[in-house]
Amino acid sequence: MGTVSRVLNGNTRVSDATRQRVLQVMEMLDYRPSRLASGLSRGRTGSVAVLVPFVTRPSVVTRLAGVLAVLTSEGIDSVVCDIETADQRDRRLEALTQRHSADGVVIVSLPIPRESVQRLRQMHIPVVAVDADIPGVPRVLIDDLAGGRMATEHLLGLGHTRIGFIGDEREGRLGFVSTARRLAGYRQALLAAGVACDPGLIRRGPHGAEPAAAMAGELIASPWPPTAIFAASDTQAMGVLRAADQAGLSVPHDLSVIGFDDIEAAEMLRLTTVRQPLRTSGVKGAEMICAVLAGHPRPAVRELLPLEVVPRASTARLRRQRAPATRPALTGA
Amino acid sequence: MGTVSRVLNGNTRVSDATRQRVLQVMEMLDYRPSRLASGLSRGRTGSVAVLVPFVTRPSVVTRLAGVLAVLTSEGIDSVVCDIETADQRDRRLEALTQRHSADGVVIVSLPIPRESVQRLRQMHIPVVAVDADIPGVPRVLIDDLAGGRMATEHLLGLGHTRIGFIGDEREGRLGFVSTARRLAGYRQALLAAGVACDPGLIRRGPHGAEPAAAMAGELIASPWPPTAIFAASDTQAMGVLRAADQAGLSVPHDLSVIGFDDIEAAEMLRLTTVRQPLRTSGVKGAEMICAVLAGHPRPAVRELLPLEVVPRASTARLRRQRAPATRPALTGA
DNA sequence: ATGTCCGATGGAACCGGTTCCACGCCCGGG
DNA sequence: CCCGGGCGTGGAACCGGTTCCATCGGACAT
Repeated sequence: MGTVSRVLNGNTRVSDATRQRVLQVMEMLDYRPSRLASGLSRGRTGSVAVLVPFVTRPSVVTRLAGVLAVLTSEGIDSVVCDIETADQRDRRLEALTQRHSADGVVIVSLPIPRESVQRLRQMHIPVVAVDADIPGVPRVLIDDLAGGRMATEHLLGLGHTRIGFIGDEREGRLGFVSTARRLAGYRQALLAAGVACDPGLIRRGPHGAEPAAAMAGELIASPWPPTAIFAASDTQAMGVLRAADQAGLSVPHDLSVIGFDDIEAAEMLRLTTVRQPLRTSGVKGAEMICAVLAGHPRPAVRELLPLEVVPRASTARLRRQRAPATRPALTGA
Repeated sequence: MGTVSRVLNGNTRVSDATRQRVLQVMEMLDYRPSRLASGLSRGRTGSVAVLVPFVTRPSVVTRLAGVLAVLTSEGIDSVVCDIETADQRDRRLEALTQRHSADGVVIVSLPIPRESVQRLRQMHIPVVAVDADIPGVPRVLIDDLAGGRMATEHLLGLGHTRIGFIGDEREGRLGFVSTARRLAGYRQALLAAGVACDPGLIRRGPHGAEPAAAMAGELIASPWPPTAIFAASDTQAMGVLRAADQAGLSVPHDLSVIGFDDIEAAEMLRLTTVRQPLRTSGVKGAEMICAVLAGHPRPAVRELLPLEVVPRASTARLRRQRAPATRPALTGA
């Protein structure tokens, strides 16, 4: 009945006596309203879908935590979808076009086909993106290009010129582009410093510490190895640290390593890194979707979050410049 | 209309011609069924709530990933709730008693008050637990006591007798008990080996690598320091490694360290640890809830997952046994 | 040829709130 | 004293599928 509904929702237009009576009866019957019924008549589900790739990655889960915190505090259910393949992604996006699937969608670190965005827009399902540059969608991200530059400039500033780069492979299954942009920043910085860019110092492969360690091992073992390595993520930087250790190189004495993201483990490992506000990105994204759901028809803003080099113990000034020739000699011994 | 519903759901009792016609019309109208309406009349939401504490912890998120994978493949939405305080937990559990909130609940690594379980049972909402020993609830967990013993025995087997213990504080905000049980296992193993248990070697504090590092630093700096440390989680073991490094101790030469869980980073750090099947635990929990939802009224099984010591490079045989007296002498020098 | 049975189909009640609308009551102004 | 207005309340339509039930038609057996 109408009055009960009024009691349940706002306190609009109900006499205090009636309210008390209704509440008392609800208490007696141990009555609990049905979210489905409420949602159906109201046309909203009270939930938001959160699409994240590889949920176990520290950077992703930190963003996710930020999203969850905000949505929870707003009383919105978070339907988390872990995406590991393009197929899964498309299937999930398709499912979201079903009516009353979710009131909104938060996309985290995931490139989305343009037509999928169109579909969602047609269904009037608001979308925001975190760490994904999706045109026409409110989004919060970082300037990967600048980040790549900053990391490289940090190493250049320490006197390094043979700087290796380790990042994700060009064609990840999901088409991430941040590695490419950080690499571009790396190239820009080298160019600006007048340092030649040796393609042999660039390695790209599957994400993860293990593959990164393998690639770093190759660089280290090469005839003219780098004195510093820029890893496109902290996870990969961890692999580089491991490779250095295994090769008997001391960090930062023999090799400087800089990562990207500033995940929790970075601090523990004393890893110099380019910090990006991971949790904040999730918080902002969630706040955006909440704003849209609350009826503020926000324009498709594109907010850039600040980056910052956090110097720790994994980078140091290049030791006494040696002639490149000495190194092969040592290796040959 | 009835026929449309039949086409949407099972292929029961619809002539092929009609089905085609219906499908064609649906196509034309770009019709998408409403999950809410379907759910309402059917009495199910098609979603399961997943309660996880501190979602950013590697062990937790790995379990969560297992849960998500199964639920997704079953076409069930996962409503993830990050729980950080007892208050949040209770609020969330209360919300779940609302009708049509979720078809089931998966509790991960979270102790739950008995009465909350009762409430959910009353509402006929099935519950399963992962890494939480909740009486009367189907659950999958490990034998923390045995795990503590195994870790300690590994160190004892390497000749260590002064073995430190570092774990979570007694009264975490959420009342975890695994540290206590692992500590009990540690004591059992020492007792069985006839090694005296020095309370001064036991430190408990807030979870996290940082506090663990601080505690380990204390142990290391003590007059009669341990030669090995058992950390109740890999995260804490990372802190121990850091403390050792900072104290100039080489692992495992000067100090052996064993962790617990075998999170991803453990392998990279070459950390010896007690492996528990994290992802599998999530998978099993999700499978359990699916079985119950599918109508198999499972008894409250209590499945124990296997544990295994994974020897890596952070533990080694105790160096030449020195008389305990020598150490204070050295320190005094 | 006719009765019977089964499978396909349309209709209607129902899931459980929300919201609009109309009605009745009370109060104040004319 | 009567009338208008506004607030509080009950009623009913509605959100959009699901499911049960009755009906209808065709095939098969007698």
